Amino acid sequence: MKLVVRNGEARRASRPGASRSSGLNGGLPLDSILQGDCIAELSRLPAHSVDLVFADPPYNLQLQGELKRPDDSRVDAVDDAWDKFESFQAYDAFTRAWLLAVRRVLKPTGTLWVIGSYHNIFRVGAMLQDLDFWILNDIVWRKTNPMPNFRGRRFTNAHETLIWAARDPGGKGYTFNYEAMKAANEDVQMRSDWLFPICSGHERLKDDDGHKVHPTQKPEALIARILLASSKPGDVVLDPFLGSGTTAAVAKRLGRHFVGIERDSTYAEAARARIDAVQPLPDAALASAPSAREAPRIAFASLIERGLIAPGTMLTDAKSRYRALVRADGTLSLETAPGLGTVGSIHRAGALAQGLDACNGWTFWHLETGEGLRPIDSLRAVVRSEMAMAAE
Amino acid sequence: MKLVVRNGEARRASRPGASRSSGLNGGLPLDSILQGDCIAELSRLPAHSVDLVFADPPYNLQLQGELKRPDDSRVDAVDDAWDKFESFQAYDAFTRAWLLAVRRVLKPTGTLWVIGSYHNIFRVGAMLQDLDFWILNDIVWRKTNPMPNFRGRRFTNAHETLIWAARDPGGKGYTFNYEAMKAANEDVQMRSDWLFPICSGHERLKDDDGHKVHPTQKPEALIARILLASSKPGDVVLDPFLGSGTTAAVAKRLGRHFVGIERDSTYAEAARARIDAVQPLPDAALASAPSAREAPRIAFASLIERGLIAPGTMLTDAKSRYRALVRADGTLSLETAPGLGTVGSIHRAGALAQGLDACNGWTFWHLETGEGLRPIDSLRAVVRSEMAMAAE
DNA sequence: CCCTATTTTGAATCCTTTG
DNA sequence: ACAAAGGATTCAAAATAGG
Repeated sequence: MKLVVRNGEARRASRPGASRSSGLNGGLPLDSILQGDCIAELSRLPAHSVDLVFADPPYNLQLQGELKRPDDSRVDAVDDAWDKFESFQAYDAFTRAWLLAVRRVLKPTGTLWVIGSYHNIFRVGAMLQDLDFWILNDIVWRKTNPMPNFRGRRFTNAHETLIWAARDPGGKGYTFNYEAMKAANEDVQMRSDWLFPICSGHERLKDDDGHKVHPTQKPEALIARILLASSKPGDVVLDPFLGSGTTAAVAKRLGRHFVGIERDSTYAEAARARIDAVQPLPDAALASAPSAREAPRIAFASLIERGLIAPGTMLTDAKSRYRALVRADGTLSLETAPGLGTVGSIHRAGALAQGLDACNGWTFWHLETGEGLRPIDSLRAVVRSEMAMAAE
Repeated sequence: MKLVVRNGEARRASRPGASRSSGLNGGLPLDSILQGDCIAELSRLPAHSVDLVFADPPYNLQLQGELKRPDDSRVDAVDDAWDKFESFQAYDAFTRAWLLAVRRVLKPTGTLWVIGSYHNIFRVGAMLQDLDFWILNDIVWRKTNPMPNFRGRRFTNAHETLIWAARDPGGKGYTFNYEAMKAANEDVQMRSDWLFPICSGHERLKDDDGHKVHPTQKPEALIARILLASSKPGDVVLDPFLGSGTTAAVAKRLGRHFVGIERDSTYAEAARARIDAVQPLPDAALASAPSAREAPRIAFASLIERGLIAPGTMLTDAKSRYRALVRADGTLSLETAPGLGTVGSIHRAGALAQGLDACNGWTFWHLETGEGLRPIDSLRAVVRSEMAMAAE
C-alpha cells in the first residue's frame, strides 16, 4: 500500500508558473513524502523527471559490540535494523538496485549526490562507476565537532565523504552554479573540502522524551550548499532515504521541489511535520549570482548595428601590441599580419594575432576612448542592459 | 632478471643491533630498491616480514583530451603508459593482485596505507574490504595549493584520499603512536583530515633539463606523518610503487628500514641517488614520546612538518644556559639533565630545564640563525599566517 | 645584493551552441 | 548525427626577470 503524505505548506507557498507549482507533475508527486521501500517507490515514478538526487543510504557500520567512553558511559551507536546487512555482497546488491532505480528517474542532465563513511562509500563509489555514472567530484565534509576516538587507537574520524556524479559518462549539461559558489567562498573557487558542524542544538529533531528522532540527521547547511551548488530554483530534488526530512526541508526553503521516500513511518511523520513548518525563502533571496555563461549572447555585429562602434574603427589589445580594423559585417581585419587568414571574428582575430588556438575577443580587443583603452566587453554590457530594460 | 640496488649510505648509517642493521634479513633485502614488477618482486620476499606498506598505485585517471588554462597554456597531464588501463575490470584485477601480494608479506600486526583520488580509491577500498583487510581510517590529504578547476565546471579537486588498513579483520596489535600524534596536534587528537602543500620547490626532483623526474611525487611531510603515526624505529617499511623514492627517503631519515619496488629504471635510479643523500636522524631525535596524558599544548610539530625547523636541531634559551634537541615527533630532549622525564613538549622541556612548574616554550627556546638567536615563536608566526590563508 | 613584477606550474576524468 | 565556432575560465607558490 502506498501512502502519499502531501505537504500543505508546500502547496500554499507555491508560486505562479507551472514549473513552481506543487502537486502531480506528469506523474511525479511533487512536494510529498512517499512512504515505502525506496526501490519500489522509485520504480513507480516517471523516468527522466528528476534534476537532483541526494542519497544518504545505510552505512553498513558493522560495529563490533558496544563502545564505551573513558568514563564508562555507553556511546549511542547506530544499531538499527536498517543498517544491518549480512555481507558486503548483500550490501552491494542493495546499492546496485537503488542506484539503477535512481538512474531511471534522473533526467539526462541530472546529477546524484551520495554521502557515506569509509564503511560503505568505497563500495558505493565503485558501484557508481560500474553502472556508468560519471563522477564529477568527491567532497569531504570536515566536521568541526566530530566524536572523538575514545580508545586512542585510531585517528579521530572527523569527516564523511560525498560523491557527486552525473547520470551519464562524460556527463555534460548538468547544473553547477560556479559563480555562486565562488562568491560564497571569498571570491575563490569552492574547493572539495567543506567545513560544517554536525547537526545538533535546535536543528536536531527530538521526540517528546527528548531522544533524537533519527540517529544520523544531517546538517541543513551541508544540504543547502549541495542544492545551491547543483540545482536551480524550481528543480525537482529527490531523496530516496529521506529519514528526518532534511533534504526536503532545505529544498522547500530554497524554492526547489522535493520528492522524499522513507520506509519508516516514525521518520516519515516527523519529516512531514518538520517540512510543514518550513517557510520558503522569497524569490529575491533565491536569485542566483549573475552567470556570464547564462547571459544572452550578443553578436559583435549588433554593436555596429546599434551605432556603438563604427566600421573603420581601429581596435587594439590592452598593451597596444596588435591592431585590427572593424569591418561593416562585424569581422576584424588584422593590420600587422598581411596575407590570408587575417580576417575573422573578434575571437578568431585575437587568436590569430597572438598565435594561440583560442581567445575571448570581448576581453582581448580594446577601443580608444577619451578615458583611455576600454575592452569592447563594456559595449556588450551596454547592449545587455538595454535588452534587460526593454524586456520589463 | 632482478636487479637489486643497494644503498651504500644506508649501510654506513646503520646502527648496532640486529633490528637496525641493513642487508639481507631472513631473505628480506633491507634498505634497497628492487627493480621489477611489484607483484613478481613481492612474491619473492618472505611472508610476514613487513611492518608497514605504503602504496601509491596508478590512479587510472582516464583523461579525455587536453586541457588548457585560461591563458591558453597546456596543462602537463599525467598521460604515462603506466597509468592506462583498458577497463575498470583490468584495473580491479591489477589491484587485487598487488593487494594479495602485499598481504602475504605483511606481518599479522602490519598495516597498509594506500593513496588515491576519486578515479581509483573507491575501487581500491572496495577490493581491500573484499580481501578481508580491515579499514582503520580513511584520511584526507587537503592540499594548500591544488591545481584550480580551469573551466569552472566543478569544485576545485583539492584533496586526495588515503586508506589505512590492518592486515586482518578486527585488526589488533598494530602500531599507532597516539600520544605522539596528539602532541603534534596542539594536544588534541589527530584528526582524519590533514593539511599539506603539494610537493614543489627544492623537494621536487628535477632532471638535468629541469623537468620533473616523476609526475606525481608526494610530499615528504605526508609520508613522515604516516611513518611517525603507524611505525616504530627499526620497522620495515615497504613501498611497491616506489617512484621517485619518497617513502624510502623518509623511512631512512626516520630510522626505519625500507624496501622499495620500482619497475622503471629511470625512477629507480633517481630514487637511489636521492636516498643515498639522506642523513638519518640521530636516535635521540627518534625515541617515542612519553605517554603523558596531560602534556601541555603545542603546535611545534607543524614547524617540522613544514620544514621550518629540522629534527636534530639544537635549541637554547636566550642566554644559552640550556640546550635541547628537536625530535621528529615535535618533542624536545634536554641535553643537560640525564635520566627520565627529560623529554617532552617545548613547554615541559623549558620548565624542566629551569626547575620551574611551567614555561612558555615558544618564547623560552631560541634557534641560532645567521642573525643571532631568535625565539621559535618567530617561526610560529609563519605557520599561523599560512594556516590563516588555508583556513575557511 | 634586494625588492618587485611577471611567468610558470601542479594526479584533471574541466563547454555549449549553432549549423 | 557530426563539425565548427563562440567565448568562458585559475589559485598558490616557486621560478624567473627586471630595476
